[in-house]
Amino acid sequence: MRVSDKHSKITQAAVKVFAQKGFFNARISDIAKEAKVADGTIYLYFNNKYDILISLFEDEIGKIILQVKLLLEQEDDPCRKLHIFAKQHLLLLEEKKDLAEVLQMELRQSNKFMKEYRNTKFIEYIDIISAIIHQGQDRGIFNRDISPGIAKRVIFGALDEMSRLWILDDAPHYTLAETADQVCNLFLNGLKNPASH
Amino acid sequence: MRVSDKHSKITQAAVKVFAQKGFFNARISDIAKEAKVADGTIYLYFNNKYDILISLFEDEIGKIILQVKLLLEQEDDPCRKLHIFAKQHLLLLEEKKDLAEVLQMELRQSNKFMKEYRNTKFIEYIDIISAIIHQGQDRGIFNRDISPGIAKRVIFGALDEMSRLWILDDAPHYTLAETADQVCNLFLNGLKNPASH
DNA sequence: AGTCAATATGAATAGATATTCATTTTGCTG
DNA sequence: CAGCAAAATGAATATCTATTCATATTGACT
Repeated sequence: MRVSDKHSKITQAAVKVFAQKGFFNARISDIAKEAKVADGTIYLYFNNKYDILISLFEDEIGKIILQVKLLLEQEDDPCRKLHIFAKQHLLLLEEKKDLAEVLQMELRQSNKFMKEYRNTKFIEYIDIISAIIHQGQDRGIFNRDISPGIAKRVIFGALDEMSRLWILDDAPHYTLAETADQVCNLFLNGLKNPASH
Repeated sequence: MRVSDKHSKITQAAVKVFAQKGFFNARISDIAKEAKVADGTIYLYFNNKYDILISLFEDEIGKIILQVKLLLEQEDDPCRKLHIFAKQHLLLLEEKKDLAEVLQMELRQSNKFMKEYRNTKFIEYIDIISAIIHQGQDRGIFNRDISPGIAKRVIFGALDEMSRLWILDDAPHYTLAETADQVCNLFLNGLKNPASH
């Protein structure tokens, strides 16, 4: 068996177990059992429990960044780019619910430990949003009064909260596509009624 | 000493300790020490460690809801109401940073255990936002295409993410007032440049 | 001052579990 | 097939900590 096989087998098992029980309640032996591996084997591939979480995060978010950037390259219009980003972000819930749950949890759960470790992968991810906004402003399509640094957080926060709703709610009231459209519409056009001006 | 004194002494200590170490890494003995109380005393006021977290959450968010609702009563315009809500939400960071940290953390960290316990206090809090949006739509000021149920989540998520940035970042780049203005402006007017139509 | 119930104490318990490491298994090479 | 290094095992270790409960303190009332 290739080395990487076991590494990724453990990672996949960890995603499943962390999603099910949360990081602190997940036991190493749970992950080992799920990965069909001895407890000790995990320590041949990871330094400790935190290390599983961190490398899981970096590996998986790295893949997502690559995929989203590839999709965005094929589109020119900033509005449609924003749509693509939102849809892709929410799509993760349908395609990889466990992973979505872990990534979301981790971002908060470990606030304390996130303070120490500079989370460059996460920053790279949300910087995709600010790049879109910058581009829109350069072209005169987006309002220049808006700070891309704040807007990227605002948009990410909004999408993340919608994800949380889906994760907690067993029977979501809205479809994924509907949600992405609503969120984008809100950010692009705002709450105000255009007819009222 | 009045009974309620000790209860709130423990709650205050728990806020401090949870903010400092996170829920899972906080020891009961840490909270007891901080509250200047014996370990066992805590169990006279709370059933277990989770119970401290839950009642802390309900008590404190209850107070915040009262305060915000009171402020909103004195304002009529939905746009300005939204401003007030945003500013008050962010103000929590300046006034009670530890509490803000715990409330935020708890909402995610305990995703797993939140699934069981219907968090009515939290729902009551974000329903303040949807009420504002409804009012705006009834008056024809806000776009009727926007779902208040989605928008309340989007707006809360955005504010919450801005809070997270402040908590993690030791030297925030934006002032609190500036942040509230930017977030509201984004939600009210949208990203699109009005001049480009 | 004495009685009693309510409060508070903190040492002891009971259980959990991350990590280590002596041993075994695997699979490659000559 | 023998020899060997790398990989894998899982029982044992070492520590940690939520919760309990027998005991002590407090303070209200007579």
